[in-house]
Amino acid sequence: MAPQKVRRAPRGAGSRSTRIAMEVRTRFAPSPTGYLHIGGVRTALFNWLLARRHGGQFILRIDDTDTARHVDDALTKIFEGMRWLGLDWDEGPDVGGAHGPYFQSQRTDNHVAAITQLLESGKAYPCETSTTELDELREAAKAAKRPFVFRGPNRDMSGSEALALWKEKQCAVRFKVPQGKTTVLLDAIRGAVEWRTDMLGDFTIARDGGKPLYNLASIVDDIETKITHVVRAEEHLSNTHPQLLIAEGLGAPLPTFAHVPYVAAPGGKKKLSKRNPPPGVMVALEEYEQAGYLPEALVNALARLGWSLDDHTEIMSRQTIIENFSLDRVTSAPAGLDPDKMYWIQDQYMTALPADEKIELMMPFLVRAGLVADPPTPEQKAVVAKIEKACGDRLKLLSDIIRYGAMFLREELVIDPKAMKHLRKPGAEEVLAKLHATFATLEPFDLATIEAAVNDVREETGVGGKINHFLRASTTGETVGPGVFDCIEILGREKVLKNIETAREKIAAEAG
RNA sequence: GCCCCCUUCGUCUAGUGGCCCAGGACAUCUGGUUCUCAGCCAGAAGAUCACCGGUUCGAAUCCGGUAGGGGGUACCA
Repeated sequence: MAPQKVRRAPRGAGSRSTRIAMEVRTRFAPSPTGYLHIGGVRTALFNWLLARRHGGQFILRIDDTDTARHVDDALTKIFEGMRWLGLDWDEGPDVGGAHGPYFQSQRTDNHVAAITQLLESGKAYPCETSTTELDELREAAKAAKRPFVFRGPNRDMSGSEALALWKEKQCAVRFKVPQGKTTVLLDAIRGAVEWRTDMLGDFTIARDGGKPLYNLASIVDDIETKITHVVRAEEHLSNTHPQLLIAEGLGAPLPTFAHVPYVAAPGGKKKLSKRNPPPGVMVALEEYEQAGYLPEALVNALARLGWSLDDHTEIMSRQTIIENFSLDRVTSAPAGLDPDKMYWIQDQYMTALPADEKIELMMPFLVRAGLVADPPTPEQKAVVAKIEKACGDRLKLLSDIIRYGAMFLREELVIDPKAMKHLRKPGAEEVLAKLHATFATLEPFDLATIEAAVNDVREETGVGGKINHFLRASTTGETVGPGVFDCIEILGREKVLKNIETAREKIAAEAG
């Protein structure tokens, strides 16, 4: 009789409301590599959302077992990135908690205790087979086109013998994989996944010298920190088989597992990597911050990458996402990062952001660009407020304030080559002279009066609509920007007159 | 090689046997608004649901196989 294939529960079949009744504890366990990968951040977000959805705890653990160098700096990156995105953790290296320590490297005693328990109960055995011998066996199996399934010679040792031998030799330890059995994982995203234990060799859980290996450490930590839902990247799916066997060997209750697909590079199915990202694609979280993305926008965008609320909702507040998040609506196929859509989502959030908050967030970008003082003077603040208002929807990223603000904030006029092209057109010089004369005495120097005055000059000179181009190019040095009359008003009479003069000199210099 | 996972418009997705000759969004294209840009409004185009076979009155949805992509096969994490 063929085993009934277990299907995923229908979407939304309960977990959205009451399926998970017990306490939920999730974790994010990054390695301190020096940056937060955007795909890893999404995994962190899903864990965080699940915990918040069910009023549970989100734990930050640092999987630092093989990185001794520069951990401090990498740690700072992790903390700062998570905090910036608003993914707060209830237990972790810096805040502590009842199940610490939260550095994997500091849990070695727990791992060794688990190894000892497995040895003692006859679930594992010390193995002295050398790596060179193993390599030969592997090669031989490959040559014979047989799968390589290794079982060590000490496999049938008694628990006490095994323990004694290991204490004496501190050699590698292998898990004694039971034979003829099938392991079934009920993955919250993928449904039932089965493995036959006969396909799995006796994997090592400690290397020669006694150092615990990842598969052992990972599941032991999850068990001991009382993690209820292990939500992690799909590359760990294969690791789950040995981890399940270890948990079973330890007699420990199992967490629920959910394997989320990897994040692919835009337009493809290739995994997004930091090593060779496609041009213009940002992989590290900090790049998004530096580019001027809003944390709320990024949360929304990342949530939509592999998860959906329904068949039409794209823009959702953090609260809405929390209230509706469930693993059964996470896709099982990899999702390519879509920079265009992220940008669009960012646009939606920027548009909705109140002006004063936007200004507050944009100011540091101007400070870093050297366009305002640190701290900005009251005058500069006032100008920036005017710029923001005039720019309106044109500000998509916080950093856009640099692009649009420079023409108002810098002292000297800088004329873009495209703007210069306008100024070289016949009649420009003459019109500018007229405008200069008009502006010099214009009272009051405000939007309505400026506009009316420019209209008069246009009719007087008969240049038509081109006058706006001349005006924009000569006063801002740009061809794009906010409405030209807004620009004039923001610049103020003094600067407008000065800039027009500068522009005329340039024109004359080129002509002469 | 062997094991496991994945496969719906260019992209993110909806879809769990009839409501789907497949819906939404981004991107694209066209028209309108406009001093530029960005917007905004209106519209268009875009998917033989990877492929082949089966079950069924009926399949994107269930079953089998094939192909392609990904992960694992470490005394890495």
